[in-house]
Amino acid sequence: MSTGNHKKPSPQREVSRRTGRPTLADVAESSGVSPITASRALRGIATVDPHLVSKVREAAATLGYVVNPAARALASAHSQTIVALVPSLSNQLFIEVLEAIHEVLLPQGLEVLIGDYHYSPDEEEKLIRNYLAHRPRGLLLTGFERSEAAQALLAASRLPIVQMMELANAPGVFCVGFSQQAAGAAVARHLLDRGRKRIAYVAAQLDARVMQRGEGFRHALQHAGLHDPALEMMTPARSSVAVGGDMFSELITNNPDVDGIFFCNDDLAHGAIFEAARQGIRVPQRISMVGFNDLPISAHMTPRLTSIRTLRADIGQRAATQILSLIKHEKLENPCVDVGFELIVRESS
Amino acid sequence: MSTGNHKKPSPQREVSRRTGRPTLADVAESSGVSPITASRALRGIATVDPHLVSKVREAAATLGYVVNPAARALASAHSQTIVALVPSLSNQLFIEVLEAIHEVLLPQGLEVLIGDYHYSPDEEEKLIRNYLAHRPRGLLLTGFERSEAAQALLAASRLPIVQMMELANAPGVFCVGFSQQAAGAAVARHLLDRGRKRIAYVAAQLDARVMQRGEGFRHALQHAGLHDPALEMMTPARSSVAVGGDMFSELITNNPDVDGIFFCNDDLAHGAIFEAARQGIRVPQRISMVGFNDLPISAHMTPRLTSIRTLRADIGQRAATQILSLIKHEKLENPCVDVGFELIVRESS
DNA sequence: CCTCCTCAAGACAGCGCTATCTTAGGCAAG
DNA sequence: CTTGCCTAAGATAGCGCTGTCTTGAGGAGG
Repeated sequence: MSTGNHKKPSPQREVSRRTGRPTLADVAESSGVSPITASRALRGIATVDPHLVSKVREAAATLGYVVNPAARALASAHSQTIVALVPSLSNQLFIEVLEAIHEVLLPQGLEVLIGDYHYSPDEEEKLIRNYLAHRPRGLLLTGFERSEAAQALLAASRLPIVQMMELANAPGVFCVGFSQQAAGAAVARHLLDRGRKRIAYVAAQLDARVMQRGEGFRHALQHAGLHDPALEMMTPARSSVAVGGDMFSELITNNPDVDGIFFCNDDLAHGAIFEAARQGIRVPQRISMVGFNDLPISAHMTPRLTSIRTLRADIGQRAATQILSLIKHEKLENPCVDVGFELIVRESS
Repeated sequence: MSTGNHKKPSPQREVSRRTGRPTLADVAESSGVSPITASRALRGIATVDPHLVSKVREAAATLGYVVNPAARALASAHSQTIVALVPSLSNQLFIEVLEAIHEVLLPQGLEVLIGDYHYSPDEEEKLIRNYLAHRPRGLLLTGFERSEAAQALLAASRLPIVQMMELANAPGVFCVGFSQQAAGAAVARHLLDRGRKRIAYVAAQLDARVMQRGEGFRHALQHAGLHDPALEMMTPARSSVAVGGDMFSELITNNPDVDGIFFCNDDLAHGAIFEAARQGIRVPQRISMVGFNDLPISAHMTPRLTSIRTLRADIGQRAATQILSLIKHEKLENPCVDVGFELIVRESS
């Protein structure tokens, strides 16, 4: 029933024509103020009479008005979005980080754009390029390693960035994480404390953090004079329970005297524990095993797995809080938050 | 080196002023065509001279132009976004579905807005309300149950919707999944085939799908005259390995004669297997156990877990393909795709 | 009583695109 | 050679908001 609309808007608009959704103009009209005032009222800008604010809010609720994010982003030159990039969604670890991020940011009216770059710097760069077009308010990234082009894009964007999982103390860098080296070293000391002499490092999915763990572990063993490079087993293959079992078999076949193993993550350790049971190799009697991340299942298997508990939820929560502060141009008392880690000693060692 | 073209834009714009990013106008200028032609060229609209298209593409690449999604969405009244809602991100199951969805949609230039509603219909409704404001091209939802308000919002949006995980054959409904009832029944038949007589169903996180599985399972047992309601153990608690162990302990204490258990998912079964080992209860000799979903670890534990393999990647991939067809207004040969399931028999039964 | 100041509310313009209409050529038919 | 039709390219307008300037009313000060 629309008449030719031309210059003036249609005389009676129940609801805007293009999308069938109410617009700010509808809210303004039905609450008897101008659109700008309605906009300000809904955004909580202080200069609006509280009485008008409640009128506008009511009208919006009645109409079921929800701001059009595209229009808002276009007019204000930035969206209400935070980009969060992780190297993998298959790893429970990052899911927990993302959940914590959501918990902090969604109540603030921000949206989280999740990107999974499958451990590929090229994919990460592409995601950054595409997501920057959304004019996000800030980015939460995993680790510090990325392509030069990606770094250039990020620098040019001048957006707040918080990097997660690792630590660095360069000026102007914001991060939330823990020292992967220190965690690796803690595992080494634990195995040494247990009297182990032939201690191996088994790793897959060799990202920067896995390498850092190995580094800390190696240094601690070297310090004790018990480092044997032949006992470092690494594969770029994606980490999995199956790979853990296979790597364990190979290791123990070639080095029957191994009496302690640090797995770069729990998946591998799970596979090894299952395989050891199948081969009749007693854990921890013959071999102590330690995992990394302390996934939920680790506390329940037989033997229960010793692991480094990483505070994923903490990391997500604090990184999100940091980015919020940066958006509000608040001073951060600590640009680089160390959430630490915890060695959870269980039956497997 | 452009001169002021007519009203009064800045005399020389290297790059647009507001955001520091190149705009379509920049691309148009540097390739010597009008902005509309540039727009059409970049969108692959056929009416543009191929020669011009490549000129525009080159200019865009040189400038590092990426379309402003907000402006595009505002002008065209819809975004390049597909909303995907899942009840939980903590469950590996849904992660695999989402990854498959990404794999199909990202190459098409679509973005995926992920929402996790934590099994709460209220949260789901809120997500739908907020995400509809983005004017997505379509929605991928989990299951059929949702609040009336949510259903009304969806209906009013007139957007393509594909529902995942379950099946229904109502007209105008698009779905990709499998029969949860049939899967439950298959497990029951398997346990009956193994000669089990006292067969229990242990379930947590009682969503619609868990109940459907239980229903199929129960009917099959009733059919065999071996259904005992006392052997159904359900808790609304979130499913976990720990809960599985606890429920198993309680079940076996109260019903020492149980000789077969169907767990509504693998997590619970894992916990039960670990707990049984600890209690010296032999699986499958004394009790057969069957899980659901066939998570990766199930194939590796001791005993290896019999489970229903669900084709998560298939579901995601096909649901995404369906929504693509719907967007393009293509006829779907099959509005309701049954991807089936597979009983993987292993040591635990 | 008038001026100056403050501040809430509104007018105005424009963000960067695309839908739609219009125009300019090119070509076949008469 | 004209007419009409087609197609490719451009002109125009406007999506729904918000940044910024302007207005006007009320209060303080001389």
